[in-house]
Amino acid sequence: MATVRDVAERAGVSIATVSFVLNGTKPVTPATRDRVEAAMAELGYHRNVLARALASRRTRILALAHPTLEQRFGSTTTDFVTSAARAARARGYHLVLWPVDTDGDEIRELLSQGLVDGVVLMEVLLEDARVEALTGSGTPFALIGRTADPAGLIHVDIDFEQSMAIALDHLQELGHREIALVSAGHALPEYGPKVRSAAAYRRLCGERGLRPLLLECEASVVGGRSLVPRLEGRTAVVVMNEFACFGLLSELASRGVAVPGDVSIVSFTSPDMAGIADPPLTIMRSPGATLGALGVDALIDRLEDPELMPPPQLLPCTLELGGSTARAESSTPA
Amino acid sequence: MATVRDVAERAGVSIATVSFVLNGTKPVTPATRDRVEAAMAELGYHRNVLARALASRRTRILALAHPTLEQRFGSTTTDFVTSAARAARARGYHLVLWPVDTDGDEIRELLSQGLVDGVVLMEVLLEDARVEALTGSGTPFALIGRTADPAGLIHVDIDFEQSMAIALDHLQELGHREIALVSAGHALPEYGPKVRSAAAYRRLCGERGLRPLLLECEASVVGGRSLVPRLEGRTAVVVMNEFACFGLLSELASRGVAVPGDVSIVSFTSPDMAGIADPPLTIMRSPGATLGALGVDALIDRLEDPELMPPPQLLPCTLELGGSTARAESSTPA
DNA sequence: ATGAAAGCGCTAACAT
DNA sequence: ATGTTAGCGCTTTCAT
Repeated sequence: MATVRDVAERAGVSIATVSFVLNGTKPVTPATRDRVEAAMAELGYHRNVLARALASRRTRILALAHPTLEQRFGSTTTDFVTSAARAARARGYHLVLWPVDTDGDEIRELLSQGLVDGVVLMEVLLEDARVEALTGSGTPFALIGRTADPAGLIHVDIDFEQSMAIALDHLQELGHREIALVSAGHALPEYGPKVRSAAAYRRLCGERGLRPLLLECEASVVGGRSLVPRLEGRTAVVVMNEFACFGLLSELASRGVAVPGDVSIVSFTSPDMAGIADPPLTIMRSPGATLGALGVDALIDRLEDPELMPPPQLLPCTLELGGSTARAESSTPA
Repeated sequence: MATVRDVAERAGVSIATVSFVLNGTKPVTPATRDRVEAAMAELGYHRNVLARALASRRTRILALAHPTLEQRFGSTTTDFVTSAARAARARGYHLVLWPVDTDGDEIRELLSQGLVDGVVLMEVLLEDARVEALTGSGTPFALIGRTADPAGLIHVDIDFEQSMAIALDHLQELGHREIALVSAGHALPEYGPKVRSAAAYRRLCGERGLRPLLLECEASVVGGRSLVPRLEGRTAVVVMNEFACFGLLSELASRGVAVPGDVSIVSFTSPDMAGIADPPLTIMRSPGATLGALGVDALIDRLEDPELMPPPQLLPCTLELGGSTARAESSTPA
């Protein structure tokens, strides 16, 4: 591997000059710049990122901290991770994977190694020990999700208010006025998406004169089945529990309740899941890939200008029409 | 951040001695070792992995190279990645994400930065330009999957021979003798899992006196539906196309063909998918998490002893019984 | 068993 | 505009 020394020698300049053209740190005569660049090309020179990191005291490595016990998010998670890594690369950074427990200990341990300049934290909880560990460390970080009070923290998240409004808009435009919300009876008592969606749902129902009905069930097919007797004649259901959705669907079918004829369903899930349901689901699709890139970009912006406080970015899920929603006129609800 | 210098000073020894206790590189008197360790504890010392990497010429960072365009593997991929990262951590390594194109250019580019000691390559193709890039680079690597001729390459993969045998065993024990295999009509013409499974299926059919029927279809619900007219009276189907499986199921249902009453189905897919099918599927479950850890361990073994050539590890999928397979006696096939 | 000192390959003052 | 040089924090000979 060629080093700056080799390049400098071949170009007949000092290693400092090589460094200047490499980083654009100081002005260099076009003529010598050319000589240096030619030398680099001839030698196949690539700078050693490690040495650079040590000398510049910036590693240009970011960590992607995520829970060990994966919520089974499927393709959304994959999209998110890939786009985060690509976004980092586009700005000259690398992304290391840090599976970490929810207490902040592993985070602290890993931070102390000095490998990373910043951390992207996934699956943020309303109260989150990892966030405290990060705050205490002084290492810049970006949250994917939000704590209960995210003021002053760099974060990007789904806009649950707006997402819920879009889902309700769609159903109301179809004439539905009796709309239930189903969420997961989470092991995590205070799961942000659930809490925020429920709050948005309640508020919107209030504003729009709708009667709220909020149901919870286990995140499984069996859980979904158990919902049917509790639907109280609703003609539409918004489901934030992708596995339960299949149980709901199958139980409705077996009771002769037609979807979307009698009951309309909007599910917060991925297109993959939507496609294998019968009927194919109308979904609210998570902006996973976009969030990954935005989170990384916000963090790097901050890293490169510590004065900066990148504003929170809240993106709604997008409505993708499937075959599980229809006009309410003829509904004969469950 | 405390440095070796600080520790050495506090312990009243030289920095070399600190390094010796840190790495166990040379014998140190219990007494001085204690003093050094006390000093480290008091100062909250953690060694800087970057400086260590630069000095030792080993970064202890591994890359996980994976295709940008994710095959939508869902939870299997997530498990794989998480377990690979954990395995690396357990041995004092970090894992960086490298989304790369299938030509080897990005790989070469990234390798030249000198950030990583080795690469774990996912989604290996039978002919794979990335493998050539790696071979040419001299950087040690491990394959998850196999090229057409993987001799001499460190690799771990699913044992498709054995997996297929297990699936057929199960169906034959239930009395089935007319068993079809469904695979994906892949964009990639030479996708290892498909080719190897098909070969195993043909060979096993030959050995066991079964008539092979190999069908392909698009990886979608629509693709799955198109299979039914082509089943030629088979009483059992092995499906290696997880999305098509749902189309198959629904088309059979709408034609009044009962699963598992008339046709049994074994699907190579994840438990998540199995759970939302109706009936819940009997599956062959991929050993994703195990492969992730094995791949990383094999690579690190090699890194730490270049003499070593870790043997290939081929693991079968595991049969998990669901409700989509039953005895053949009363079958009235499609 | 311990220490002194020379780098690892680069960046970034500080000179010129 | 370019060069000199002192580190970044650690590992690792080579002495003692």
